[in-house]
Amino acid sequence: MKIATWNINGVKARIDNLLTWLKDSQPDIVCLQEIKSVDENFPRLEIEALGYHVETHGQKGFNGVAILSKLRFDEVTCRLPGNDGDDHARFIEGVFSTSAGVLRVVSLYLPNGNPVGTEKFTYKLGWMERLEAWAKDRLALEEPIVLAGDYNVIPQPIDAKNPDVWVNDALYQPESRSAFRQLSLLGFTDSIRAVTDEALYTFWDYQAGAWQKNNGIRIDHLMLSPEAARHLDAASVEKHVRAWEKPSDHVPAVVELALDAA
DNA sequence: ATGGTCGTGATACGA
Repeated sequence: MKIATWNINGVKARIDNLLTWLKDSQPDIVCLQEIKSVDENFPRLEIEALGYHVETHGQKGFNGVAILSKLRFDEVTCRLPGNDGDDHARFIEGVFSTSAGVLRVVSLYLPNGNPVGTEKFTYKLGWMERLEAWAKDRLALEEPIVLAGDYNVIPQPIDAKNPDVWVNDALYQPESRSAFRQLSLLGFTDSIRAVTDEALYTFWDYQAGAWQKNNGIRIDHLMLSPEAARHLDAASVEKHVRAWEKPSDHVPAVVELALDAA
């Protein structure tokens, strides 16, 4: 089963790219972030025509997450618990049935957190604390879980072409990286790092020729619970998508799990 | 060192 995460930076601007990529890559489950659309305007018909079920958690203008799945959704839950005042659309969880039992897949869009030293950074760290609490809770179920999305965290120096320029950025603060590391300490596996030590990026800024210089960062991650990691066959980044016409600034990251639909 | 680019939706704002 192929599961992907992709920050598409506006679903309406990216619908042609998205449909092309779905046909090319044939993922079974896709986690999208930054759909920048309300649920009513999400282009679900074209996606459903390719055989996907569609669940969205959008809002006007910015943020917004979605899950597309060839498997039927058994359950859908929106919003990360722990702060009822948080009205950002950044979290959606789908539950599916596989030959090996339940599979949980989350599409998350973690706050950017810039600039450091403002309430935006505090919000990011608070969100990460809530995510850790959620992860602890779900791990107790001992189920395959794929925690996928735009984490807005550069885990290690190797995950940036020029780590030095990120030292004052929220994506590379010790607090951000430490909070990300907590997921690993809980038992989640960074799928890319389970298969390779090479420098790989998932985001290249639109500005200053970042793509042409391969000045990228790896901030989109698929974190696997132990029960998912034991089924991991492959993990990769679909870098070629960044060279398409009218690209998102992020590309899809993908895992292949040895699980079949029920 | 500075300014550089996008998407949304109609204007600044977020990234």
